[in-house]
Parts: sequence; C-alpha cells; structure tokens
Amino acid sequence: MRDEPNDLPRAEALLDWYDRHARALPWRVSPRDRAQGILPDPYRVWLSEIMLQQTTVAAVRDYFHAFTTRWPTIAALAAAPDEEVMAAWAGLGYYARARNLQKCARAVVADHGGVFPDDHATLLTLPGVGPYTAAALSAIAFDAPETVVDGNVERVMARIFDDHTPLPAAKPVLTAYAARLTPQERPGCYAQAVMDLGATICTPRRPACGLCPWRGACAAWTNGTAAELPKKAPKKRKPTRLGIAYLARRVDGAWLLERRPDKGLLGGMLGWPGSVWSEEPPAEDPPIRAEWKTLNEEARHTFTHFHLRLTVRTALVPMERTPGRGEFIESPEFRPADLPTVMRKAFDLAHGGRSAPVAGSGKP
DNA sequence: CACCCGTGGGA
DNA sequence: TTCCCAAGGGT
Repeated sequence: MRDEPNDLPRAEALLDWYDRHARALPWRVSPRDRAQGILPDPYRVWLSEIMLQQTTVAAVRDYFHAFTTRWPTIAALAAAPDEEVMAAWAGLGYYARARNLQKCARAVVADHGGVFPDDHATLLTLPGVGPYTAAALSAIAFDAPETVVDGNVERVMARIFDDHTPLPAAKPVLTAYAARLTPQERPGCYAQAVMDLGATICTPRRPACGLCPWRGACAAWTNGTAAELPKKAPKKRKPTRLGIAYLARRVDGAWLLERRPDKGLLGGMLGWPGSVWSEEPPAEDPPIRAEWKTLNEEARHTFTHFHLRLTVRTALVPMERTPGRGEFIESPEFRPADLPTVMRKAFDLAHGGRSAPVAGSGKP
C-alpha cells in the first residue's frame, strides 16, 4: 500500500449518491421505501444473491422473473422436484448453485419453520451461503451492519487505499478496509451502494472517477493508479479437451438423454450421452447400437478451466432397440432450453440452427 | 491455499 | 480470435 488517504471516505457521501442513482432492480426495494421501514422479502434477496454469484445482472433478470413467478415462496421452491429446478436453471451456469438452492430451501423449511433466519451465523450454515451471501442477506434483507465483500467491494477498496497486493492474497486486507468503512446506519442501502458504485462508476476498466462521490478520499485517484487496480495473480491458460456426443433419435421422435451425476461438471443436468472429455482423442463409447453419422462441424464451448471441442454423432434408431445407458425422452417433453449450453449447442448443430427458446421459460 | 465449477458480452 | 470479466461457494 502507498499513501493512504488523509480522510476516510464517508458512508454518508456514498449514501447520498445512492439515493440519487440507485438502480431499480426486481429484487430490490428503493431507498425511499426502505426509509419508510419497508424491507425486501428475504426469499427474493436470497434467490437474487445466489443467481448473481459470478453472474451479471443482465443474465439473471429473466431467470429471476421465471423462478419467482413459478415458485413465489421458499416453501414452493422446496417442494419442487429437483429436475424441474435444474431445468429452470439451465443456461445460467455453475449448476452447484441450483443443487444448493434446493438444499437450502428445504433446510429453511425443515429446520427454520420456512422462515429465513435473520442471524448471520445461522445464515452461514445454509448450503450455498458463504461469507458474501450471508453478509448480503443480513444487510439487505434485515438491515444488520454486516460488511459485504464481493468483487466490486474488493476493487473499490484496493483503489481507495491504493493497495497493490495481488488478489486473492489481498482479500483479508481489503475485507478489513471494507469493515472500517461500514456504517451502523442504513447498512442495507450502504451494502447495495458500494456494489453499485463498483458496478457503474468504479468499474474494472476505464473507471469513471470524475463521477465518483468518493474521489476526494481515493488514494488511487490521487496517485493515478485506479485503472491498474486491483492487481491479480496471473492466470493459467486453458487447455483444450476433446469429446464425442451421441445424439440418438428414435423413429417416434424421442431423444436419448442422460442425467449427469450430482458431483462435478454440469452435475445434476440433463445431457447427451458421450465419451469422456480429455486432452487425448476420445475412445468411442456409444450409448446404443446404431449407424452413427458424424456432423461436419464440431460444437465448441469454453468452460471455467478448459476449452471443449465436441464431435457430434447422430443416429436414427428403431423403436425396439434398448440403450446401454440414458433414457429416451418423448419429443413433446423434450425442451432444448432445459439443457446446459454446451449440450444445447450440440443439439443445435444436429438440428440445424439455433433452438428456439421455450415461451415463458424466461430464457434468452 | 489451490482448484473446481458456466456462461455471455465486451474490448 | 482471444482474453477478461461478473453481487462466490465448496472441497
């Protein structure tokens, strides 16, 4: 860290800015309404926070609307079949979130009478709720003065204090800075305000320092280092893995699909039976005996830590033939939108053209 | 602590 | 094309 600002930034200055510039979001209660003592439904706050983990507001919007329309309460969500929740989450990514969403909903119903706990320590015990989400729920849904630290807050703190320690090593220090600035008053608005500041003004690239209410107290602004912060540890480059997907269609139109195991990549999601994905050319492993044809184009997809090139093979199989693995799903019940994106890409290639989103599914 | 876990949009 | 990034959590 270099020169710390002489004066700490004041929460009041940020709250004034937030009162004027708060974004209206479907899971949010406006600052004006919060001033009247109105707090948001903890269920909606929780759902939005889980969806927003490592995910943009733009990507979350439609999913949030679809979920809250279909499952308006945590009891409704807890009662929903796993497959329906996984299908509704399809395309949003990080599918462990959806599995933990169900676990958490059921835990709240079973262990807390269907009422979201308002205690920070208890929140931390819930599946899928870590330090960030527990603090966000405490602050936003219950107006408790907890310190939220997400990627936005890390960036804002690194700049305010001009801290050049690379992430993730810097996280504890940045958390301590954030705690120093957290006010006792209006903690819910403050939590959303810091994150909004990071999302709209103190952005990763080309921060709009000229518009920042905390500019006067920002060491990085003084030193001209804002744009290069926060520092990050160098990333590894992604290897490319190869695989084969087998898209079998029965003569009656049913598709052969397979539920993936709960653990690991795309856990719990529906997908095409296929080979293992590795950097070596895959061994053939068809799920059913058939005359397989290979598509000219392969499906390409990038996951968190590798690129995938997926060879797509298709076949038409007679009614009486039984698969070695997977299960035929009748055509009317099969919705491509229920598949994770990589599987939908394979389907689109086989089917010719992008599959249409299902009406009312809320998917892009 | 290091690694695993998706996706789409923008530079 | 390629890289980076987004309201992290679990193991």
